[in-house]
Amino acid sequence: MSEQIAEGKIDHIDKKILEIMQDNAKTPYSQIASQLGISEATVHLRIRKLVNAGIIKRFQAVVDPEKVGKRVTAIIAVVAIPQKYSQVLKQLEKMPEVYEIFDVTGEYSTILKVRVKNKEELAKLIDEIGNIDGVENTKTMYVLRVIKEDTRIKIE
Amino acid sequence: MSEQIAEGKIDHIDKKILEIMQDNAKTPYSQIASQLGISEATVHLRIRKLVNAGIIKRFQAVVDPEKVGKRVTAIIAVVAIPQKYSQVLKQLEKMPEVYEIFDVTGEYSTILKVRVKNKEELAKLIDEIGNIDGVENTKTMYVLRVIKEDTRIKIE
DNA sequence: TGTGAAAATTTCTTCGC
DNA sequence: GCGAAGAAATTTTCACA
Repeated sequence: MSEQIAEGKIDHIDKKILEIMQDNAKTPYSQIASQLGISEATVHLRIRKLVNAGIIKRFQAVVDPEKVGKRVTAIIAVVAIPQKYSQVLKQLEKMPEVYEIFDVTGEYSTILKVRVKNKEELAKLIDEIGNIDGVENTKTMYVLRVIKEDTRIKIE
Repeated sequence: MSEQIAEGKIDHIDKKILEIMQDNAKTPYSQIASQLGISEATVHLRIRKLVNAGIIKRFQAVVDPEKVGKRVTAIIAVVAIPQKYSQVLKQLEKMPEVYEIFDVTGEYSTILKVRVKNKEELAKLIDEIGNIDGVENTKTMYVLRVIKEDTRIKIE
């Protein structure tokens, strides 16, 4: 049995591999190998380790939301009654329109990122969230323009 | 008539392929083919079309931010002076710690998602953003817990 | 436009260092 | 833990329905 990679125990080579694979997960191992001056087998081994260690969570085709009909994005700040907070989170988590849920400090309990087809669906969703038992109030920030949205983690 | 896929012109097969490839971009075409009752060549053709149409933006290894040392996430709401707003956006866009920038309606001009190593770096970043010429004030919501963070678009 | 099978590449495994 | 070379599998191409 080979050892798992401990927290933060990734070296310079691993970092380069992560950078390349975040940009294009279909980059041939041969290309990575020659670029980094190592063998293909090593590339394969390293990538397998990164996956096993959970550093690479999965390989994903990144889809353009607008091109598949999700034309509206919004950020919704939610205030919940503390006693019912965990129930509220469970309800929110189940909603397919809710893509991100963050428990935050400050005047709001939670910040959500939601995606829907159009304004009508957003209105419906805001209603739905407002009607969850335990939700005190919500504040919707409609996204007019996406200036930047990058899911690739910068590796230092 | 052979043509590119027009906006929203994707059929049931394409949708299934998108779902599968968002979950695991390394799924063998042979498996997709047998699952959908089509040939491998057709799977390949469809995927190429989806990429060419920009519906699939890229194939990406999804990295766990915490496992590579990005232990702190925060949502920052920014109010900017209207006259200097576009300059402010340009400055924000250049910052590597800033992963998402949304132009929004409401009392704030912009909502940011940022990722850094620790609280000290967050404090430094908030200072930096506050000092951008044109930024009136900022409000930071420190993320205590990530309840959900899914980048896979639901295909209806 | 979709198919089936061959051709070209890529990925994976084994073995020796 | 790494590299080289062969084995296995996948992706790509092509002629044809």
